[in-house]
Amino acid sequence: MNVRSPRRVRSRRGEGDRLREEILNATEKLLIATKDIDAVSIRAVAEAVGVTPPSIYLHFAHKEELILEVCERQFAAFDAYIRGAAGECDDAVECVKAMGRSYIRYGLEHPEEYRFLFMSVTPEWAAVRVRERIQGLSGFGSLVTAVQRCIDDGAFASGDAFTVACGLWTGVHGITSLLISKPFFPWPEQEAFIEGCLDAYCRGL
Amino acid sequence: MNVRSPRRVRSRRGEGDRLREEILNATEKLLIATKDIDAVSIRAVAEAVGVTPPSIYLHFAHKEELILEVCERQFAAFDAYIRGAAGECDDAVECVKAMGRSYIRYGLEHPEEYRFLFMSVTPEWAAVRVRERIQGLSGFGSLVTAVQRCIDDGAFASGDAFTVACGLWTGVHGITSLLISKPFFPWPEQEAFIEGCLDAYCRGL
DNA sequence: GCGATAAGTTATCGCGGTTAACTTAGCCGA
DNA sequence: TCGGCTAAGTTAACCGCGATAACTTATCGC
Repeated sequence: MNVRSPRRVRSRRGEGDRLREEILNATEKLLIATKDIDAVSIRAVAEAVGVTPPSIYLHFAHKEELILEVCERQFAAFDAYIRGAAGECDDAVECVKAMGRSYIRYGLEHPEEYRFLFMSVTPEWAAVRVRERIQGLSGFGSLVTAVQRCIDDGAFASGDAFTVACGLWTGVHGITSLLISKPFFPWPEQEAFIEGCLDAYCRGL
Repeated sequence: MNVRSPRRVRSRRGEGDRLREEILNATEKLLIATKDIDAVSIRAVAEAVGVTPPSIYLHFAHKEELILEVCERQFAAFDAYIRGAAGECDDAVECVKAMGRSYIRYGLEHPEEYRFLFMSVTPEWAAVRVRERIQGLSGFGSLVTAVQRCIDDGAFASGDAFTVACGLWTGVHGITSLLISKPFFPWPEQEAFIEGCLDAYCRGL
């Protein structure tokens, strides 16, 4: 019957960017709802917005650009989450551990988003933007600061705070990503395992 | 002109499995040659073997099954690589570090394969097979053994060797996978960074 | 009211995985 | 030796995907 899906009203002149926003929102919603990046097709997004597929290309060069932009929004959400957890501690080492804990928790609670942000290989053309996003994360900055405090307090051996922060990042990323990608592995009891790893990492530094 | 690609000779009766082997070999070759999992399409594999696409489905239920089987071969190669490095050390802690080092090196030298083995979310239907593969890795067994030796020697605090091994695994995986997925990040100088992380991990245990 | 142009749509391409239905070669028993 | 069963493929096609070229339509400024 070719029942036209309820077309949305066309934007006024000069308000073309409204569609852009709607596309981004719809894509984000779809990603979260389906929990499956493969379900997020240009056609599905267009359908959700109430527009035809080619219209997407008026606002995004290609699919990956659209996804990347959604991804950048997720970075912000992620960052806010981490920062929230990091604020409530006075001991520097505790602060580092708290950030690690919340990093892992975020990943486990938002596996699809985490997968997208940190587990997929970033294409060449997006490298600069993604690097800037990661470096711009106030969470990462806070981590470096917290590590520096640990070093100053003598809790960590002296060394470069940035390097140490990178090591901690890879550490929590390893836990998060393997728990996401291989959930069926006979992991030790999760909470204790995570605490044990965080303790060991911090003790060794 | 529809020049028939040089068709391979049809297998004799009862020798149907020869095609299966040829498909697996071609897929593996393609994966290694193109270094791009997306380039490995059913059609490309069929072309490489000299057969039509539907023939693939005589031997594999779907594409992922084919890929999984190639993946299982890669597990064996990976395992051999790790074991090779682990054999040549007497000190238990050095042995653990050596395994970590070679784990990371393998990943960095075979990023596409590593991505496939450890960075992609294993689908439900493959979970059992993949879990068995990982647990069956003699490399993992060797790691647990080495960790146990460290504990017995008093180099590591007492604890469950399997749990500790899991922690070490997530640690080296974190380094490997982030270096692969975010190569543009301003990482510290690689070799020193890796050594530093390995040292810290072992010191903390 | 009229033309320029922003904001879309229609129609179509080529590629991917996958399936149903057909063909062909070789072995086995009468 | 000949007929048929069946293993080992092929042909033709479907559907969904990302993407593009060419067309339409509504709105704004003059």
